[in-house]
Amino acid sequence: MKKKVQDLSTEEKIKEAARKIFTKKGYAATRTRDIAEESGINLALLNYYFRSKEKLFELVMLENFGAFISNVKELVNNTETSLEQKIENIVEFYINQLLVNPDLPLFVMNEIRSNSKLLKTKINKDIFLKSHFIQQLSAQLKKQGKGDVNPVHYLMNVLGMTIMPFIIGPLIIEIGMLKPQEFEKAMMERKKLIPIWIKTLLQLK
Amino acid sequence: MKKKVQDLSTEEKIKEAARKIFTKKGYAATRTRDIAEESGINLALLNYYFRSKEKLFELVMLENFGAFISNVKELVNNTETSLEQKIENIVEFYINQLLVNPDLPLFVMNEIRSNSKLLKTKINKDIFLKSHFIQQLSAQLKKQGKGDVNPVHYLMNVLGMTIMPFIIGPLIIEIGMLKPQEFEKAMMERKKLIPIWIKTLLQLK
DNA sequence: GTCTATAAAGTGATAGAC
DNA sequence: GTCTATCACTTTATAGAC
Repeated sequence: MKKKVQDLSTEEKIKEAARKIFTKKGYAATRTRDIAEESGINLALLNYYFRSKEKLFELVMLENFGAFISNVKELVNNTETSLEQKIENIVEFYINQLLVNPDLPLFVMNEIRSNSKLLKTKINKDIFLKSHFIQQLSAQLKKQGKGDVNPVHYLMNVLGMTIMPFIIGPLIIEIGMLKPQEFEKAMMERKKLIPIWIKTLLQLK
Repeated sequence: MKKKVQDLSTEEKIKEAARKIFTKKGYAATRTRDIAEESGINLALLNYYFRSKEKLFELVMLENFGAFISNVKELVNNTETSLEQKIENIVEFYINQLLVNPDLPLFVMNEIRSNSKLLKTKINKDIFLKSHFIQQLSAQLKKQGKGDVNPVHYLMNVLGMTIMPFIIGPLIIEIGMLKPQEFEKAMMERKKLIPIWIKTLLQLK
């Protein structure tokens, strides 16, 4: 099932280049010529292998979107882990992903806006709303005497604290607020800090 | 200085339409023909008034970006307000802005990535780093015995908690996690909740 | 499978009539 | 100022040779 490692096939080379450029620049701003050049192949081969720019994009899109929510499904529905552990796992998973691929959030959010049909098949409210994670959150809020607060607020808090720094990262670095190394260091710190903060808000431990 | 209200001038109509479409779709995905149609005028007039698509975009971009950080400068540098009050003011200002113009964050973040020169003139690290807000944050962290924690973390937290829900808003609504009215209600709630959460983390009051 | 050449369509911009 | 028609160029996609 696995391709040989030594050299990527032409098909793979194109897909890899497409992933890189689409993710960075978005659909409209990417030219098929850019992809051909980046992958070192001929423009005609793109259409030979993938029929059209749009088909190629959909492929990349699905893979990117998958990467963005993939393992999270399992993390939030693992009935073996405590609420504390889930928070730690989710934060660590996302930050690790985003350190490698910081352009992902903006790409996903952008293409969701212009392409909302496709995600309906990939994600639905049950993934999060009926997840073990939300159940645990609700229980904890009730225990705190905050049964009237929608647990979705805390999901937003975790995602906001975790993902937002990567979205504004280029700005933070560009204006010199943090140097690239300092930014990365701060993100590593946040793996530990965010769970502590969220636990504080939930009066856990 | 102010234009008559009754009917917008052709120039204003074009700018209004451009703002709307550029903000929603980004630069590359926007066609000058879309703008012309949206504003109900002729394509040639766009170039007559604004010379080129790019000039028109820069105008819109500057205004949008201005709206995004404008008053924040004053809020974070007001030496008359306490740390608590600043947090409340910043959160309320952003949420009010974003309820009216939810596409703004994604637009700004996108165009920053492809156009980073322009923002250097509009924003610099001193606005935030040397702000009264950061000074107050540092002082409070020191008081907490957390003088080693970079106050920028808390800036990220406020922005993440405040802005992120609007970025993932379309997704939240699309998958049915919240209905549009529920989402708006949740955002109103967050005006009160976020300051409370941040104060808790800072052991304020 | 891979290339060159070119068709076909799209898009920003302008000339020129009114 | 506003319009129609059209140019000039870019970009996606394909035909056809190798």
